[in-house]
Amino acid sequence: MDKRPFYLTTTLPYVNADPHIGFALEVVQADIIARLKRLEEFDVFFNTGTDEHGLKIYKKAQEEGIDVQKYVDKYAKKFDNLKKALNLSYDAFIRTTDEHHLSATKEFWNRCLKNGDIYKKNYKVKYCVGCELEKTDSELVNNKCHEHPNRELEIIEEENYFFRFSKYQNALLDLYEENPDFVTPDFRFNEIKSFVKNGLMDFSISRLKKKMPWGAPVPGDENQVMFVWFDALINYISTLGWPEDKEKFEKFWPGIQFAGKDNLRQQSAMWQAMLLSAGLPTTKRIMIHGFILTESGEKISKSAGNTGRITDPFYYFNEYGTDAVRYYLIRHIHPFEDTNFSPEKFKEGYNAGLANGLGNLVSRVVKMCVNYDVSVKVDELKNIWETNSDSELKKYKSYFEKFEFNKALDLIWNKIGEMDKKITDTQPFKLIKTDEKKAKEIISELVFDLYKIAKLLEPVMPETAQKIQKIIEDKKMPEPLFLRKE
RNA sequence: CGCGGGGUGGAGAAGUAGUAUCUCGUCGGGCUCAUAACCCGGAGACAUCGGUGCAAUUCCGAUCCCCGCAACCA
Repeated sequence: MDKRPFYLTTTLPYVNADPHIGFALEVVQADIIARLKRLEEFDVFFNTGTDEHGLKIYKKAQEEGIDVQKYVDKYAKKFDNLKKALNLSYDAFIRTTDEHHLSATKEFWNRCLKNGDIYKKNYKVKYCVGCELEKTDSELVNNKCHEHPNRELEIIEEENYFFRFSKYQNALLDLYEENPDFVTPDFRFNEIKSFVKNGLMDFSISRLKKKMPWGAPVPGDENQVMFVWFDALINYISTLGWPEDKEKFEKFWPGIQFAGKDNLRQQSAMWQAMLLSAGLPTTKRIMIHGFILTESGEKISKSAGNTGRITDPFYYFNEYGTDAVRYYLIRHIHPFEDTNFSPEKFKEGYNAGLANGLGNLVSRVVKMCVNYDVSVKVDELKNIWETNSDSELKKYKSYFEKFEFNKALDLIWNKIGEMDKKITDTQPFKLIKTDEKKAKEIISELVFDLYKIAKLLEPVMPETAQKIQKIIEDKKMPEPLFLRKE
């Protein structure tokens, strides 16, 4: 029997800054689902990559005085480095500057055009002479540039292509109606529903090439390039070989998309309308995560000046290791809500859950097992992922289905707590002197449960899961898994 | 009256019309298999003010405060 296909993708981070912890959250969430589905014998395709077009990148490269292509190459590498640091299992790392992606955007554009959804219109740009920059309404204070409040804004008109978003209002509402799980969590789904209900405005999907050459070419118009939105969203299908590779595309699309709350509109409304326009199936499901904020609840951003080491996933990787970062992101960062974060909180969570919790439990159980030479029977657990009878596993998986990562891990950590308590209550280390048989029985049960924990942790902390299994199979006292940090 | 989300012990999360739960931290005790780890126990909370109810943290209203979004910030 052919394996059932399963496709999932993250958003593509924009390469105008180094990778930060917020994207690490998204990609780790997706990675855990990808690994889980592989264990469940799905044929998984997991996509991530980088978004490399647009004015910001163009300007940034100019500022640094380097060729734009070299600039994006450098950043793409930085993001791809997360693969090792976070032990990511993605199958594709797409870059929106890839040849194939560019040809896919062309086909996509043409389909929307054919369908009558792309038209030319005058676009009024508010331009601040002080900044020498175009300004959007949300950047303005009292209709003035906040950095140059004494200057009037100039209105510049240029001709751009627009996408007939407004046409898709009812189709989108129907889509939401027919797919009650379309967006997780519910409150985000409600947000987008009411946004669409309130009416949609067509949006601009191109820019004048002479002002901003760094974009995907618009087919049939030398003077325009695609606005980065339009081009970037198409990656979710171009990565599957669309439009040429029909077989692969039809096998995997539609899939599940992970995105941050700032992307709700783009992913669950704009992109869906684009797909409808191009005559393609809409996304299956969208998971919207919250933001990681600073300890005092501020947004992490360059302009706020609070990026740097504390938001750098590589810093935590170097200090604590891959699985510790995965653990913290998944257990202590809320899957849907914003969460305050700091290096101190990370350390606390690490010490409590990994050093004192899991790591210490492994040491105490294995020590008894080795010292008293207890026989180990764990064979029945080896194929646990292929069975469907284990109620604990079922519950665990059901949390992941709902993207409630934190609750899934709470389940495991409750089990760890119960095992610690069982050791204290039954005292096998004492019992061994008076009733060896009974003591060994208890220890054998503990080893069994520990091995089960290791199996359950496979999608979440793959390295640690393997290590624990090997320790038990080899019956050798290990080095501590997670040393306590002071 | 632009739309929406929310305020639960020091921190983070659950939850319900009827003893308010869990995790971390903290304090006291215990244990020694273990990474000063682990176990037990204590202290500590439902933003404010009204209303309905036998009973409100939960339902309703008002107030205060936080936070998103407000259209092309990728």
